[in-house]
Amino acid sequence: MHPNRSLVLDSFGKPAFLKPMRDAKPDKEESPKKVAAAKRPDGVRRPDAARIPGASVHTSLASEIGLRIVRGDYPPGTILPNEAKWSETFSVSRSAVREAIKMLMAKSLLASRPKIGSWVEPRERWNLLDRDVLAWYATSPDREVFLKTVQEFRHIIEPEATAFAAMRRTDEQMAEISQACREMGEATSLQERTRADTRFHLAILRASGNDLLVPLGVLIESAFDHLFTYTTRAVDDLNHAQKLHEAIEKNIRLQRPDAARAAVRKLLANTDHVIKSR
Amino acid sequence: MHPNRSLVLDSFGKPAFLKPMRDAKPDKEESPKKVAAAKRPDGVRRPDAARIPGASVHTSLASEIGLRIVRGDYPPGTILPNEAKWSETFSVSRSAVREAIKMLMAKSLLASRPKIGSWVEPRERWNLLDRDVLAWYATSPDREVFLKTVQEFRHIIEPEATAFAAMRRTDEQMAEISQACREMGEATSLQERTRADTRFHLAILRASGNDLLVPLGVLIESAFDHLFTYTTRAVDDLNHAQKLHEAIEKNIRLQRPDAARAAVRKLLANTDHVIKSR
DNA sequence: TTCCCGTGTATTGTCAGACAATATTGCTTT
DNA sequence: AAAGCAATATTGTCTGACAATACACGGGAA
Repeated sequence: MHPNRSLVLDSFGKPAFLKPMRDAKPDKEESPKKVAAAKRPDGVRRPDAARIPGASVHTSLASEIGLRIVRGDYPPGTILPNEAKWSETFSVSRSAVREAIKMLMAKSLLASRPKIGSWVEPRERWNLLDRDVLAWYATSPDREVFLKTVQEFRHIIEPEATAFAAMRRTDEQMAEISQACREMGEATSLQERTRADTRFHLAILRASGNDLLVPLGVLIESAFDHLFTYTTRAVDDLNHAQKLHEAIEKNIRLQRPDAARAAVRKLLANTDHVIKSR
Repeated sequence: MHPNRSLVLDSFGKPAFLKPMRDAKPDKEESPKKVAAAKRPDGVRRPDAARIPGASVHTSLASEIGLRIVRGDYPPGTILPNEAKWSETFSVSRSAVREAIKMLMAKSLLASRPKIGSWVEPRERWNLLDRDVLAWYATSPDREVFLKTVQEFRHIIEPEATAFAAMRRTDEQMAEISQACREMGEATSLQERTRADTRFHLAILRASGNDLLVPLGVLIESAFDHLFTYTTRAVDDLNHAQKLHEAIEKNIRLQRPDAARAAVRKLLANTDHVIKSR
């Protein structure tokens, strides 16, 4: 396999291959004309043919560049290589590059001006709560720190959200919550269970009656994704967790905000423990 | 002034004019060829000349389309007019349309596939905590509801964030907080004061030591923006608020999480009161 | 009939090349 | 030395073309 190949995989869907011709850090140009395509033995696919169906070029590019930025390859304030450069580096058209960059601008990772170029925005402007940015962010530092940060955030959000849900849920929303809780118990695989678990917590956020809480669901999804991937759990641990979930469900159903909040705190404490004893 | 002119003004910066040739709701096509440019009296600017320097075409377009989506013109699941259509409607190139759409896709307002078109994503996927989306969202329902939602969110976030800040702030971060607090007191105009106020709260979020809390600053900015615009405040009210801020500053400085949290709750209660007695 | 399969077609995806707008940089002129 | 002016590099915008895709429809076969 080609040494310089980099794999990108995130919420956009299918994995996407994208291979820089040569690694493009802050590099001074030295090309006299352009790398002359040179020898390409039959059977070896051309660089630009290295795309996988299911992910468009601009999307893959956005992932690649976005990941590099979040990872710290180009610190805030840095001027990125210009569009023509990216275009050449990845053997894609300038339009594709521009669309990728526009996506990153929409996430406030970048900004640009004519004659200047595109530069990395200061970190505090980054939209870290964006699905993709969060995914990139999750890969860069060690997972421990990331999980701890997310979990701390859950401690802030979920108890209150659940209390609101207990006060304002509709019957329909309650049905969703109850069903997810039931399906958690009946799940036969850990993956199935995790999915129901996620649905459970997202349903609570929706039932909270505050529109602004809903987008925070991406955090929960991300947390569970990591939890599912990097921890193993014993059977009686799962049983215990199930009981904690049922307590939450019950208190929302009976419309007891304080009890619901307390129940969530218990569940989170349990999750903390699972993480700690990883 | 042209009747169909729509004004777009949001975080992108300068206001941008963009005038659809004709209002483009779900419209059945009837054009035999294309509107033939027809009579355009001298002195009347052409439609595509209606741009204001400082806002690019794709950015303005993104604002216009994004606003329409959030406002509910195209409910979730709706297939949008295709790129060629937008291009014609606004007299811009297809590239510009595509870049605008890519930005909205990056905010999860849209998704698209070849042969299908672009459709509006379900509301719960929208990145409401994005600066621009929030700005669009703030315009659509009545402001009362919006302010109430944001304020409720602040009640969830800020007390805890401040408690963390009291525990983990660095001296440098403390200096920022203190300075903002001081400048609030010394401000001579309400606008100046509001800006310092905003800086104060943002500095606390940054000092909380949890990266994920920082992006929530956009909410505070948005809240203050609306508070500043739609409420008036008496002098002794401001004095009282200043004291509340100073209490927060002091408790963070003395590293008393619980007291800091309580102080923030007091301030928020005060703000609630200002809003209610609007 | 009913089901399967290919073929048509509308739409986004991608590419290439050109020119415009813009703000920095350095040079020239006073 | 200072101020204005020109050269220049980069994004912004437009045009036109073709590729990839997946739905819709019609035709053929069981």
